[in-house]
Amino acid sequence: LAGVSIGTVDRVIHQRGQVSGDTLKKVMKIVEKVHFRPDVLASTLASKKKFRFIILIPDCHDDSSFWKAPLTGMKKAIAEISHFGIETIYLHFDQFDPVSFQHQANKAIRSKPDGLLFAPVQYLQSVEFVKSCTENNIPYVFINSNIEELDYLSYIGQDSIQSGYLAAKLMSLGFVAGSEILVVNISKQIANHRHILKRNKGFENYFEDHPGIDVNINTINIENTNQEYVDHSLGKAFMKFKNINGIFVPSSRVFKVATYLDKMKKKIRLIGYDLIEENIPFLEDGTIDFLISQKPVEQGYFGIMALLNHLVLKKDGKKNLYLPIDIITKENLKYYLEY
Amino acid sequence: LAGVSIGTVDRVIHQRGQVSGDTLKKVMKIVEKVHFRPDVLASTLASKKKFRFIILIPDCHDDSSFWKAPLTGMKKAIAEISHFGIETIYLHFDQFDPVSFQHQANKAIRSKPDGLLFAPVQYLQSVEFVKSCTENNIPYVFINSNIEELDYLSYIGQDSIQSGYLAAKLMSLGFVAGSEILVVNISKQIANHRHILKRNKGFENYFEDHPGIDVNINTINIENTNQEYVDHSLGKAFMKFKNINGIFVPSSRVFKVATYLDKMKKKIRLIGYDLIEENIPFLEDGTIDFLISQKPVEQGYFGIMALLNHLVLKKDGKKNLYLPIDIITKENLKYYLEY
DNA sequence: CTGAAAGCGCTTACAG
DNA sequence: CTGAAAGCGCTTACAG
Repeated sequence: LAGVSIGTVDRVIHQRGQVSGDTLKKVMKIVEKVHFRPDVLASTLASKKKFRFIILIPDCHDDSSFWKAPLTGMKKAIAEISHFGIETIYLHFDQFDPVSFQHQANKAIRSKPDGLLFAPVQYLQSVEFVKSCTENNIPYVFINSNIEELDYLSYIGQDSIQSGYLAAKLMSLGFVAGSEILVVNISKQIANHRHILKRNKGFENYFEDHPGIDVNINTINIENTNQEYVDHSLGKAFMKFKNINGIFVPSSRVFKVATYLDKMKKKIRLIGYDLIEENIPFLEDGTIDFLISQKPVEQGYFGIMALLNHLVLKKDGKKNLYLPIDIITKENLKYYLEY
Repeated sequence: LAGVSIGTVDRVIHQRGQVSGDTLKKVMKIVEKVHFRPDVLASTLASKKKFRFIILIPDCHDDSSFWKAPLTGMKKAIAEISHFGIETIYLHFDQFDPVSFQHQANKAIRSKPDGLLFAPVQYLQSVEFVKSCTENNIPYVFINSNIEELDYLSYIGQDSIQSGYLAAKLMSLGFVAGSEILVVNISKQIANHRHILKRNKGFENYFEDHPGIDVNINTINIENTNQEYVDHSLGKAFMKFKNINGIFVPSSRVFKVATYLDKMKKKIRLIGYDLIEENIPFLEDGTIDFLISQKPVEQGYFGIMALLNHLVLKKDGKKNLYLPIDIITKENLKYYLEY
């Protein structure tokens, strides 16, 4: 249409330069007019370019199996897009160990990936790492946790504050006046785990917004995650607060509290996070009443897709993808597991 | 590797015949050995074949806007796979009118589609229609409702019985003894809408399984969906049952009951189905406590993908895809809307 | 700055 | 029954 060769059209489409101003304008005009979009199939077939994605997330075998799920979602996505010729490298780190993180982060940079999928769970270390990504021109997608002030390509995860707010609503359903609630933070690094703090905040906000609900909230921090220590700490709390009608655990480690309650034969409303395998039996037997789910599989899936869209298909989606906050009970558990 | 031409390899890969037994075996052996899988990209690029999908679902502008959502999901899927050269034709029918359905169903057959995405909401008519699909060799995917005994390619939707069961659990949270519950079926064709009956069943099952909960369930059927008639019927019910503490509406028409309750300034626990626009303001203002969602967008999305996988990519997924039963409240509404 | 040519991994007539 | 050739819509050197 423009009276130029297909090679020239290719140069303007991909802004590879070496085109005279006149030709450039002429071609661009026609591209606009006929809404020309290059065929992705033909393009990736002809292009010899291979992409390398690096996935930098916590270990799947620490004291909670949470990180298995995002991995499942990533593998699903990678299988679907296998024909685009993408190489993926997984790098896992200990989420409580900055040294382990830095080691893997350096590896990531050295492999010169085209894109990075990254869970920035350690705040300070993540900020530092991301600097060298920017220096090396490596675009990165955040999943699970967000650091708003950085220049990430996309964030995929939950609104943590709102999830705590929801938990409070579920906690308060049919509650009797004068009830006491125990909030149990179980984490080695509570100050560094910002999303846990946000969940606490949301939980408290709810009761501030609903002063009519007559409850008393007591919070304890358990900084050692092993079961004996948790049992001991809970025992002390029950001595101190006599009238506990509900427990909120703002992390996937709710199964540790469930283990204690089961042992003590206490039936108290219990709400926690995440459909990890350790929590399932307690949801089934009624020890845990509600689990709030972060859609971890989708986090992984859409994380990979965000990289694909940016690097391969050249079309970006939403910058922040807030996933729905799923409520899981004994009664709807089954189909969340199968899906 | 087999010492034959690429044309011959193509013949055995796609079982197009015209290959001698010896060559066939030789090639198949090597295909196995090297795990040869034809490149989908190159394949669809070279193939001039275009696919035609027909989408046969109810109108989006009847007395509930439910069917907009699956349409959204379908369009999302179609946009993603646009490079595969697929033509889509939408045929809508009035879900309460068998004649309208048959008219569109005939059109569907006449357009000789390669695949059909279909919501079999009218039981008898659907069974009849599907027969001619089979005669014409048209594979079909069910969404939203299932007819188990037919030979569908895939079903994508919810376990209706279990969703009613879950609704009952939510209804009973913190309920006082001696409560009365009203179940309100609003449908012109309750007997033909099997999934509504299944939801009723599940709801009742829960209380049978939990005899400790002291409630009384009363069911009314409202066969005319206009608001005045609904108001009138509810008025009568409230005269008859004095102690109603909860209302369950096993369909998206829960907003009609909410409208009545608002008008009468009654605050009663209200549970219904589907995040349709008519229900949203009532969830926000607290008139509706819980909505059970069927993931309608996903129904449409995965419906299209099931056809793509079967016809284009030649790899089938699960036959029955039961979607999770989402619980939606005022507090987690926002991110279900955005997602 | 521009065009012609080869090639990506397939499919599809066509000739024998 | 089998192979050679053209072509799908691009990208990528290469020559000028």
